[in-house]
Amino acid sequence: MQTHYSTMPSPVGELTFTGTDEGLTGVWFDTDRHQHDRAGWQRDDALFAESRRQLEEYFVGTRQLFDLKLAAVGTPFQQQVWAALCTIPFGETRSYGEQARRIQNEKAVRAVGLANGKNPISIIVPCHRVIGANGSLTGYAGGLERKQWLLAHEARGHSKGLF
Amino acid sequence: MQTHYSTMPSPVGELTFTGTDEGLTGVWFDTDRHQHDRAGWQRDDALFAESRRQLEEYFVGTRQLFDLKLAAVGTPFQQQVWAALCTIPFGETRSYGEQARRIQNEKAVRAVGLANGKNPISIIVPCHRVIGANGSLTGYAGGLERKQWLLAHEARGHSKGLF
DNA sequence: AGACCGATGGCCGAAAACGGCTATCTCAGT
DNA sequence: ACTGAGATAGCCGTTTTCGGCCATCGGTCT
Repeated sequence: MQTHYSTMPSPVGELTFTGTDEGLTGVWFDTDRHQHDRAGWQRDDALFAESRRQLEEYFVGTRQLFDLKLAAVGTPFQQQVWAALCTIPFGETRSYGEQARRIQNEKAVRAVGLANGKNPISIIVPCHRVIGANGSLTGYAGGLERKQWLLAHEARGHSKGLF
Repeated sequence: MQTHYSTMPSPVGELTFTGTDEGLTGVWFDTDRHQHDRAGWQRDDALFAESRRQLEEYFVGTRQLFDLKLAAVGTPFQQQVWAALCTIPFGETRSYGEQARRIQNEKAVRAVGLANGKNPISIIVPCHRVIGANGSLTGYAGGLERKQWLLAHEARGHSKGLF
């Protein structure tokens, strides 16, 4: 299946979209560990126009929910974990343990962390909202500063609702 | 073990008794820092009738010694300190240093203060009779006014013997 | 099949901080 | 000199905090 891609600037650095006919398969940071060879990819900005629009709104602060056709590829377990991620509301956080319980697999805490780190669709699938039980950030594929930044951004946007 | 409780009014505010089959485990002021969730407690006024009677006599001024089965729970050190408290006669005071010497642990002055503050059986185990070496009241779990009041009350009752 | 690895978390022991203190010292004021 | 009000530093059991240690469970690689 043909893989398309596009890019956009953002407060946390340039973002790269990837997708197929099935839907959005990834949103990557430029420093991302997962390195792809774009050989065989085909640039198509129009295809990702809607994704880009929603993300821009997110960064401006006018959007808290995404409505896009997602098509991340992963094992059944990972799909479960990523689905659970999408239930964490904007501006809130969960611990890895809570997420494990969420998928009825209380003891799979570390496995959840692992699957979390494999989440291909950054920001939109909010893996940054999961932190250690003691409140520490613990880790983030895109770097802890980005995780920090995103959480602060959502906290800001969250309190904005009080006006 | 089942915890029972009861309450009574007094000149220094409502008092709450707690106890088990072993004996009286506590006499608390309503403003007490140590907050308990009474969940699981069982009210039993009859059980504390004798405690209440003796305290009422104390407040009236006709009783200077208590004769009750006590069962405070605490570390060995705390037990020592509390036992030492019970040797201070009605109407008298001691300094923290004196109490430390009393338990053969001259230098444990501050620890004595700490254990003193943990005394669960207010009034009956007279932690209010311990004051600073310079005569200052220093502290009291139930509030300094209460300590003040109790000492004044005992001074009154004491001088009464002179008539 | 089996070994190994993590974006964890709960437990336990060690270490540091904390008081309902007090004796001592310093430094001003008489 | 004498006094009294802060500052200082030991003292010691408890409490809190912190750092390791390890069980646990999918995924991935051999």
